[in-house]
Amino acid sequence: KKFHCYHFPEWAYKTESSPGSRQIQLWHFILELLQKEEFRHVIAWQQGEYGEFVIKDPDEVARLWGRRKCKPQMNYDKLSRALRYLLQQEDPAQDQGQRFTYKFNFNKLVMPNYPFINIRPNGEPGNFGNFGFLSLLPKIPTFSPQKISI
DNA sequence: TACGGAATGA
DNA sequence: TCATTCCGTA
Repeated sequence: KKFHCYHFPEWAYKTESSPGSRQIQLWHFILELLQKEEFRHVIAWQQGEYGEFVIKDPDEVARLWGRRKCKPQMNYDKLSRALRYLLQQEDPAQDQGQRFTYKFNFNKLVMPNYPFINIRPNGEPGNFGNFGFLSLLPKIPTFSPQKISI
């Protein structure tokens, strides 16, 4: 059985603030999915709260994440553990919301990686409240799937 | 099923 | 550091 996954070159996600890992980071991957219409049935922004999104198809998100990281054994149990670490990291006191609903402050995540993007507080028109920064993020290159035996 | 500690990896 | 893996607990 072949496991199809994507391999990305190191430079694709090279950032200043992550000296150890040069791999794609989970928050970036989540953002990528959220930006694309085709994944609207898998993961989508929640109306209202800033930075809040729902995972509608946990298994599919895990599958896509595993494919991207070349981790055939990835599942939602492991993915959600990583998400919980992210939530703790930015707001330890955050209420665990509804099932499959997460709220990230993407400003805080984007800022250290892309300091050239001007950031203002939430709620003001024409700023991050509308996720205008998404168009400023580096475009993620696409590659042909790499076939890996398992 | 979801949470989170602990060990380990790259 | 940021996940990944495993697993005990509720």
